[in-house]
Amino acid sequence: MALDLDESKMVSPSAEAESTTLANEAFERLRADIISSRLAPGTKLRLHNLREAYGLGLSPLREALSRLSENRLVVATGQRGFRVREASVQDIMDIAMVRKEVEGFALRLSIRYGDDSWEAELVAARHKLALVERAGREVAEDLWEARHREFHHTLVSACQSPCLLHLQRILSDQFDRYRRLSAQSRIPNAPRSLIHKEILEAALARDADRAVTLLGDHISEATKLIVAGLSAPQESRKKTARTPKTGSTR
Amino acid sequence: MALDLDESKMVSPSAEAESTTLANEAFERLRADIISSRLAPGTKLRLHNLREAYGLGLSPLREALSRLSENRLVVATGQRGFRVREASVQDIMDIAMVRKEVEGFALRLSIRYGDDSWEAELVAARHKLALVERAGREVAEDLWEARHREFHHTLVSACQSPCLLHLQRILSDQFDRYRRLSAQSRIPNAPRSLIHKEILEAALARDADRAVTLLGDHISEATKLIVAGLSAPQESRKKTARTPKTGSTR
DNA sequence: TTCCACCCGATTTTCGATATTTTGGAACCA
DNA sequence: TGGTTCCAAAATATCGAAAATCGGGTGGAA
Repeated sequence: MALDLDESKMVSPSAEAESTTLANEAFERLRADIISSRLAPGTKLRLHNLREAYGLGLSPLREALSRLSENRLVVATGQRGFRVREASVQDIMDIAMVRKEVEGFALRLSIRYGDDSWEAELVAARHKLALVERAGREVAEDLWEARHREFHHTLVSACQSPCLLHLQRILSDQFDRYRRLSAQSRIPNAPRSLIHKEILEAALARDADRAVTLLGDHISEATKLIVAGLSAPQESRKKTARTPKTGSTR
Repeated sequence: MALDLDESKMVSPSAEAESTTLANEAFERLRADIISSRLAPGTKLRLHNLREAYGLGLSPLREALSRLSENRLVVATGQRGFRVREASVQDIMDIAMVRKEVEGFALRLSIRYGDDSWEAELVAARHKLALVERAGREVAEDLWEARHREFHHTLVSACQSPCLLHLQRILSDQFDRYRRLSAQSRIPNAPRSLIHKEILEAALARDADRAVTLLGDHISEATKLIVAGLSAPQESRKKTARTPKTGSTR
């Protein structure tokens, strides 16, 4: 489960050699499984099942779920446990609007403060993204997601604001979940790379207004596709973890 | 401990009758104690001490601390436990900048979408704030904080964006902690209410540009005071929970 | 029939006991 | 003296059992 892409170091703020804990592992795996829709929206997250599935004790799992609920990927209800946050058109449109604002602001700052190595990282990230887009299609959906995320993260990474980066991560996580979700019933990608190239060029030219506008368009465009995919009949490609346990009556 | 103001229903999104858990209680109490600086920045949060102080088991406490760490009030380090997030001038300036942007955006939306009862709530919130400002001074610092927070929350509450409200809460929490922190070594408040009245009036007049500008000024002004208070020699008013160890000393 | 109180199995939540890791300092070399 | 290594004390992280709680179904009364 939770296939661990090499590149999915994901957006971990300041990477120090920090001995990890099981709770952290649980957090990362659950997060990945929810974002990738391996755990479908609305799925009841029974502790007992998770214990079996991930081979972890209850405490680390509860800790992880608590953290995820603060990130709006999981909903925790009083004495009724946890479930994967429900998906809705209204919700994704809300998220998109906020992301546009926050990521736009961060991009503006990044363009103001970014130095040479930021530019270099940006070029590199966009190149890796282009490579995976030119090559395989669906084969590498996970890889595409990872590189796409990395590109967007690099875009804002020079904004000099840990706080903003934190918010951006929360928003990306939610947005990416919807993308993956709607991708299940959608033809692959349009010529996406084009817009990324344009954003890159605007950023390198330090044209903040243009870059932010392009980024906004990009997000709006993606949101439109996502909404379309959500409304479309869900091609169920898998029985995603609908409390598989069995045995008893009913 | 953790004096529970009547008004501190705080910003709880959709208030439903939901049976609470000990973990939730721990979260609220720790959050309140950190924001109010009863737990000073940098304080090591030893689980055994907390267990004693709050009379709770380890699991609820760990859960609460995990959640708080996602809210940037607590820092969790690998196998080295938790501590209250350190305070710094750089950090508060970062927070203030982001809050200005996010809350400004939310206010703009609120002004667009707010209806009659929003206006009414706004007037009411500002009135309660004015009352507490006119009356006692330091006596009611907690009360002032609660009503101030409520006023700001009401300002943005009509923005129709749960996502934005979530971010606003995270930012307010952090900002408020700094205010309380620096208030320890600062003369009380300037004529703050004036600016609130101006914001209120701009909002009622549906003058979004003016309201957002005023709000921005308000935040900048507050930040200036906070930074001044932070740099000033800390009048230590209490040995704030430096791993007290021995029996109950008040 | 409809409503309501009660009960049972399933699930969540909490607790205290272990296992694991870090920390601080004493002993030990160059 | 300065710098390692190693050990014991202390703290964290994890586990599984016990307690609390929920949801649904049953049966009795109006």
